[in-house]
Amino acid sequence: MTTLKELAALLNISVSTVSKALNDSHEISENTRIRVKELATKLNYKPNRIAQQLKTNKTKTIGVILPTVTNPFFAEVLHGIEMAATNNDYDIIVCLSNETLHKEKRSLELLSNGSVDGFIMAVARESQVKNETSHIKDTINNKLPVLMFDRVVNDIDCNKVIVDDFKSVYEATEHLIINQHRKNILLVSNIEELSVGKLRIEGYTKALEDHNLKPEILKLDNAVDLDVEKRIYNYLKENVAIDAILSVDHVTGIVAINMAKKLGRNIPEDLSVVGFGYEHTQLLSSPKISIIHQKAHKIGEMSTKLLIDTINDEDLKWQTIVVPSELKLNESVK
Amino acid sequence: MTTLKELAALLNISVSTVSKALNDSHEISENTRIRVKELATKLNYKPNRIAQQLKTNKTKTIGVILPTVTNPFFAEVLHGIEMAATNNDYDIIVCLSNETLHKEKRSLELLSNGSVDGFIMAVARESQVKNETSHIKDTINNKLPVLMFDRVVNDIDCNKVIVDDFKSVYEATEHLIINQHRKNILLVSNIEELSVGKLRIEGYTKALEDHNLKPEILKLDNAVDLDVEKRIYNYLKENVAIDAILSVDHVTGIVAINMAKKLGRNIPEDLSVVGFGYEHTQLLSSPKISIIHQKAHKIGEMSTKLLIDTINDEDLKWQTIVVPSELKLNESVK
DNA sequence: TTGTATGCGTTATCAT
DNA sequence: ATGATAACGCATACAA
Repeated sequence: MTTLKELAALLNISVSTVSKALNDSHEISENTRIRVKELATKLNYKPNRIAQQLKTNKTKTIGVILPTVTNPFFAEVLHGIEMAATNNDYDIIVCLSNETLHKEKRSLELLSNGSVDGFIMAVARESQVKNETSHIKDTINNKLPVLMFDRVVNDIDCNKVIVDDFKSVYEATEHLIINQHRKNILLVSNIEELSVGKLRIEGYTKALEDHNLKPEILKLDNAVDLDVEKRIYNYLKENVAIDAILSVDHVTGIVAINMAKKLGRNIPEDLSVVGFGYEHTQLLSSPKISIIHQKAHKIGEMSTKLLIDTINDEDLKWQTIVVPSELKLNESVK
Repeated sequence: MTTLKELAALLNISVSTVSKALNDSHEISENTRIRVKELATKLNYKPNRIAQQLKTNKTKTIGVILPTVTNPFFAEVLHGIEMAATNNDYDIIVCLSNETLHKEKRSLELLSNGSVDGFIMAVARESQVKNETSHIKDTINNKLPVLMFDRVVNDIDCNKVIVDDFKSVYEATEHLIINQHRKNILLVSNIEELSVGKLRIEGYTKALEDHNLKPEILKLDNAVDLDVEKRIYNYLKENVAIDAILSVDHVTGIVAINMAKKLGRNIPEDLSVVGFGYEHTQLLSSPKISIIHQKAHKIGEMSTKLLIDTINDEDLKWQTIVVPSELKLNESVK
């Protein structure tokens, strides 16, 4: 890699002159500036980022710690983060906690050595279940700003970007009750240990209570694939009164549709199905599932912008941004 | 952040002594080593990574450039990359090209300033279609090793990790012909402009020719969601003789199953469906789609290991690793 | 207008 | 066993 020193030697001028010329300092003559720039272009000079980082004590890099990236929600959030980061001349270092506490902790500690200017993270399942979050507090005390999205820790004071989990599910449930006249709405969940899962279940429960209906919940507690199918199938088979299904994750809704069809139910006439979903979810189901569409991309973008603002303005007050979800109905439902 | 200098000042010894003590140099007395380490632990000292990078001229960081991460294949590859990188004490900086040439080029150039020790990439759709790859060659000439996976550029000499696209589709097609006695096999594709799409189509075509059957291909050229459904539906409706569908991407196979069911076809009795798929693909279809399972996670892992080997051994010869796929049949198919 | 000197935090070489 | 010094590549305050 070409360095300032090399350029200086070739041009028989000092390193600082070269540096200033390249940075368009007004104290450099037109003539030398041009000479320097020409040679720089010719030799494809690029300022060494590491040296700049050491000098300025800014990395222009964000640490992104995700529980997983095979879940389409997090993949889409990552997409949003990457776009916003790029637009603001930031890089992202991505770590995956695989939902484990120790990996999350390790990533946070490893990058807290000057590698990044701040973190965007969604808390790992294990950390949330064990309510073990001291590593996150340590990071913040270490003067590294942390922004949490989606899965957040309530008693940590920091920037947050969350989804209106309670509200969106409450409203979707009300929609089923009021507009579609459903009375036996089953909630299916395989994320009931997560903060978001709890909130969604609460939204559903509250809506049913408000309309004097009885909650009915099938908890799959993170079961594996085939089990999911079987358990939903059996449940539907034995509970024929069910006229609507509300899935609080992004996969059991589609499975429910497939199982209901297998049992000969007519969708959406006899049975309404609502799930959480993302960009391509609806393409994969037939008939189309209605989805609560989380603006995952937007969550990523807003998280990034907010974190960068915080990095650049130390005494900016923490805030919590709620990104509203959108209920996208199956077209054939009126 | 605590620095060596601060530790030295507090202990009234020199910076170099502190450095040596922390690095377990044998020329430091037991006594001071312990004192130094105790204080370091107490103050939570961590060597500044940026300074180390500047000193050693190694970043221990890999640049990962992906076309997208919402495609589950790339998400799973990323997962594999991240795991292998972590196991080897490497970080990854992730950039998404969004399938565009200019973003891919920009990412490559931006990170070629000392930010990373090498690259792992899958070529963007646009770059591949326009066959514009000089930016990649430039990077390699710049002494930064590049490893390409999945979508590769043939006339660039570098490490490659690829899937046996031709072979896996050839064999899947033969399976349909020989074991399932299918004669009218439709190939559905929405990735025919990609190198992998071309290879898969060739594998299919060759298999049909070898068995004296007529190829029948539905090219969707990257159509949008609703269009995909409609076109597959119409095609199946008008071509009742079709007794097998081979999808060369990870989504049209599931759509085909749904459309075929809508048309009253019996799967797998009257119609076999094979697609490409990943971890959760089969859960989303009913009846289960048969899939050509690409070992995406393994591709990511092997790519990372190979790149790190190359980084650490300059004159290691380039190699091309083929990661075989596995045909996972629908259980009900014998 | 150009050049010299210093420092970012670390490690390595060479004194003491 | 410990310390002084230089160097990585860059930016900048200060001389000239």
